[in-house]
Amino acid sequence: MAAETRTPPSAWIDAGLRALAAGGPDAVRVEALAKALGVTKGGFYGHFADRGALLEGMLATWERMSTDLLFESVESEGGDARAKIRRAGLLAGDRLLPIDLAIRDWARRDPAVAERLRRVDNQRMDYLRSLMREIFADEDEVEARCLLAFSLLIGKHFMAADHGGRTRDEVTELAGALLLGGRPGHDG
Amino acid sequence: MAAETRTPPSAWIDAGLRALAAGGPDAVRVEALAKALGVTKGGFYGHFADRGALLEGMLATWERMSTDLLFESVESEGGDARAKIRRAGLLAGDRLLPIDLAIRDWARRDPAVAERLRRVDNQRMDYLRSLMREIFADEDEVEARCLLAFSLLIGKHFMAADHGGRTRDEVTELAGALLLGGRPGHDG
DNA sequence: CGCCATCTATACGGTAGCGTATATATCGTC
DNA sequence: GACGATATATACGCTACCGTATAGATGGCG
Repeated sequence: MAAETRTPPSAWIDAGLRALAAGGPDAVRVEALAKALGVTKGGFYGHFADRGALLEGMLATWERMSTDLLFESVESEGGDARAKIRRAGLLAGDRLLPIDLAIRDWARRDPAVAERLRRVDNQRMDYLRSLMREIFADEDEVEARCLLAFSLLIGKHFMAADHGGRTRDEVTELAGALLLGGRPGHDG
Repeated sequence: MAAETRTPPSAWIDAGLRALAAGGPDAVRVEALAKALGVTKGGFYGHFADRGALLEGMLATWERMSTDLLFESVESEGGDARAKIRRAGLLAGDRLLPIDLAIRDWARRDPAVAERLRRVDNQRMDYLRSLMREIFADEDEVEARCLLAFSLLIGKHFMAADHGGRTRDEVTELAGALLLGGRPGHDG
């Protein structure tokens, strides 16, 4: 009934997310993506009404990936709350992290993006909060430590300072220990 | 010897920084700035070689403003270390904050911007470290708390999560107290 | 007043990107 | 193997923007 789709919508969305991670939303250009995919933009407008529809699809894909990955993180491996929080610190690894950061900046300018980010962040924060409650009883303290942990997770990627001879990772480890009330590297 | 400069370079730079804060580096467009200034781009190329020179001038201006403002913050008002750290949390107020955030995202993609950000962040971090040393003796602890404080300062603006019924400001206050080892609102 | 340097407006060519229109290639179905 | 539907290529008009060229305005100085 049809010719095989050589470049399905998902391929455009993947390429769009790569461009977003590398250069922000303004770098998501239909013709540039086509070039990266080795095709022309001819097929694009068969899958998407316009560039905005691609951005919308990218955001939807990102939202689903992020929440799925959160779910996976909940299920995976086990361990105590401290171990899980430390593992969550990896935040989706190198694949999603640059997309995540780009979307955070984007959200500052686009309310629709901000709303999606709020949904994702609330899921992560809810999960983090539930883990933190296993360690700390006082609700104020739980919220404060969640905010600090989340801020550290994100903020360190938007920061360029050095740390008095220590590496960023070393100090992050120290900060994690401080937040979780344990010794550095306690769980491995 | 000449006609009055109605639109000096500083006016272009100010407009550029406003555009940067509002829409990122890609929103800094010569013709758009001219329109915002009520002139045409005719005079622009008398002051700047090209758009890149404007961006360079914007970054230099921002770097100087940031460090001057840090200096001012050092001198101002006095108080103990905890009070000064809390005051530094205001981070240049509403004028510089959006520029600061835009530059942080920009720095992720442009090494020259990253280098400038590193200089500014190191100045801030050095100052923060010197204050933190007045409160905590252990160097590891100082570094960890500096990283957390800096991350909180930046990260909360890139975050969209809610906080279990509390406002962002309330939880920030709680987190500050946790970081400084004092009670919330201890210094006013 | 008249000259000259400087700043600015206007006009131009060139590039890049969006979205549309139309033609062509490709595959499943009969 | 012919048909129809879908995917893609190509070509087009349109807009926005960059940087240059040129002409006009403006104000100090002799």
